[in-house]
Amino acid sequence: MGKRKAAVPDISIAKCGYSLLLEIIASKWAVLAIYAMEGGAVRYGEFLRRIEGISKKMLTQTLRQLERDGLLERDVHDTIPPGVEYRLTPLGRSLLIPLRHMKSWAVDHYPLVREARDAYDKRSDQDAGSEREEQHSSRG
Amino acid sequence: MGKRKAAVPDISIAKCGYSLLLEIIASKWAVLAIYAMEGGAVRYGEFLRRIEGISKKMLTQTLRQLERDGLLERDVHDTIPPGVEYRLTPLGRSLLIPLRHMKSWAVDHYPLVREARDAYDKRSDQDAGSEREEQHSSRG
DNA sequence: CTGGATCCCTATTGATACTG
DNA sequence: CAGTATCAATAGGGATCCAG
Repeated sequence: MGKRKAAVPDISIAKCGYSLLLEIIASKWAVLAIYAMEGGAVRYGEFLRRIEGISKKMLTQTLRQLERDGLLERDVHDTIPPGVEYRLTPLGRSLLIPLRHMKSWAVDHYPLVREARDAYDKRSDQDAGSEREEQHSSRG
Repeated sequence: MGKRKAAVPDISIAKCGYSLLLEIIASKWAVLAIYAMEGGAVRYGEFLRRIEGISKKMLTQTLRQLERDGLLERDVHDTIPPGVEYRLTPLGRSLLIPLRHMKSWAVDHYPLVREARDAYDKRSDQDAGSEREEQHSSRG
């Protein structure tokens, strides 16, 4: 086993587990769509109403991708008017578990992130302003 | 508390924990950059070499955002040539934990996803081909 | 009601060149 | 080596119309 360059374990992280992950839930819509199905089957129009800001195009595209990846299944009811239900497959459900950890992290640490942002922005403000003046921002 | 429509717990999932999360690690580069720093401090050029496909522009932008969110800190060494090291803050490190769960999920389930994709694509192939012929694909 | 197809615009991103 | 500025290409995403 050639072990000459032991300093850097991986010279390229393009093919790591995270890349696989990102290949699956690349878009934010995918995550939100999965979240929408957490409680059970969801209909097309329901997605549209619950996921604020999503367009039909993006919704269809997202659902198709998730279906292709085996994360959800489509139930088509041949009624009039037609009804289509989307539900998570066992594979899709299994993704919910790590996803919930991420969500918990976000909820728990978001205040810290906001603080950091605030501090960073204030600092940048000072840096920019220090060139011509000292400070004049009174908005806390 | 108006509890008239109890059927749908949340009519809009645009402001949920996942949205907060996506606000922080929206881009795939952010995840890969964090991963790159898992083992310790990383220098600018090192990111460029290890994260295949990233451009200087995207790298800078990503690092800036992560710094702003308090996930990493910049160490500037005033030497010649200048050296800048990036390392995860405790906050950034705390994100590694749920992130590893996601990575594990991806690694564990990727084969299933590939199977699903394969099956889906084959199915689509048949659907498209069945219009003019039955089947002629001998490539397994 | 579901969702495919089209047009179109804007934001994201990559390549290059330049500075400290 | 680290980072910025500019420009051009691309595709992500929205609005609309149409069909099953």
